[in-house]
Amino acid sequence: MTDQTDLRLTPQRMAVLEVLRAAHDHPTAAEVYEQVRRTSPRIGSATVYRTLALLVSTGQALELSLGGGAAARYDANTCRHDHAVCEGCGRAVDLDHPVPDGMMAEIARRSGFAITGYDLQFRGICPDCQAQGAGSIRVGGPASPQ
Amino acid sequence: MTDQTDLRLTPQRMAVLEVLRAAHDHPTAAEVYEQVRRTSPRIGSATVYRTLALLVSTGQALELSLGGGAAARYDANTCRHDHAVCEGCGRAVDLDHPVPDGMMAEIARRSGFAITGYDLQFRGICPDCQAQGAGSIRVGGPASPQ
DNA sequence: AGTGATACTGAGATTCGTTCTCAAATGACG
DNA sequence: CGTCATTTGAGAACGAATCTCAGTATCACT
Ligand SMILES: [Zn+2]
Ligand SMILES: [Zn+2]
Ligand SMILES: [Zn+2]
Ligand SMILES: [Zn+2]
Repeated sequence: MTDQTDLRLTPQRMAVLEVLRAAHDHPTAAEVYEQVRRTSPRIGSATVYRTLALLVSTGQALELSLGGGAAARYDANTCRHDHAVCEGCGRAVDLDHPVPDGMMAEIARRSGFAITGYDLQFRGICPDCQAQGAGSIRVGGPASPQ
Repeated sequence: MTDQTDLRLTPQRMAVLEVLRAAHDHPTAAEVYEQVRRTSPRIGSATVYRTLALLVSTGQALELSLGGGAAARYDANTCRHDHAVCEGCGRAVDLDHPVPDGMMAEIARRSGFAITGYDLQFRGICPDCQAQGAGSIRVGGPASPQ
C-alpha cells in the first residue's frame, strides 16, 4: 500500500494520468489500459490498475461504481459531481447539480452515521438511445454486466 | 431471459424468496445461498443467482451496488429507499428520506435523459464503528472488494 | 562510478463473483 | 401414462481485479 514515503512520478504513471485527463467519458480500467498501450505498448495491466488505485487514493481521480455488475469507471474530474447513466448504451454523463443542502446533516442525525460523502446516479435513457431504439432498448448492448 | 410465459413457483424459488424476506441486512447472493442451503441443502448456487435475478426483474427485490468492488446486495424491501453504507464494517442501513421532488425533472430537462430512477447511497461510519475504532478505521476489514 | 536500499514494473498466475452449458429432473395437461 | 416446456444442479467458463515475484529503475551516499 505504498506508505507515505517516496512515490515516484514514473513515465507509466504519467501516461495513465494523461490518458485519464484526456478522456471525458469515464473509461473503465480496461479502456484506460487499451488507450495507454498505444503510447506505451510495454505497460502491463497491473501497472494501470495500480496506478488508477493510486490516483484515487491520492485524490487525483474518482472511482465510480455505476451500478449493475459493470466494471468500475474512472474520472479525472475530481470536483464533486453526479452522473446520469444510460441504461441503453451504458454511457455516463456528468451532472452539475446543486445538492440539497442540509440533507446530509439530516441523514446523519437520523442514522447516527458520521457521513463522509455520498454517491448519486440517475438511471435513464440518453437522447441518442431515445432517438434510435424508441421501442427496443439495448440494441447494441454494451452496458451489460460482466 | 424467461419470457412472460410460464414462470413456476418452485420450492427453490420459494426458499430463496423466504430467506430474502427474512433477512433485513441486505445480504449478498453468496450469503443468501449460504442461508438457503440450511433448509434446502441440495440447491445449487446457479439457482440462487438465477432466482435473485428473476426476483429483481419482476420487481420483487432490489439489487444494490453499494460501491467499490463489493458484491451486489439484495433487498426484499422494494419500496424506494436509500442506504447509508459503513466504510468500516460494510453494513448498509435503510434510509427513509423525502427525495427532493422536482430534482429528477430538473435533471431530465438539463441532460435530455428520460430518467427512470436513481440510486443514492451515503458513505460514512456507523455508530458501532465510531465507538470502537475511533482512530483506526477498517480494523476487522470486511467490506473489502472481491 | 560503486554500492546498497527502496520503489516500481510487467508477465503470468490466482482469486472470486457471476454466468453459462447441458443432461437430468420436474411439473402441467391432455 | 406421454409429451413438452420449464427448471434444476454440477461443473466449466468467464472476466475484473489482485497478487507474486524476479527483474529494473531510481535514489542516497560515498
Ligand atoms: Zn444511450
Ligand atoms: Zn464524471
Ligand atoms: Zn460500521
Ligand atoms: Zn434497503
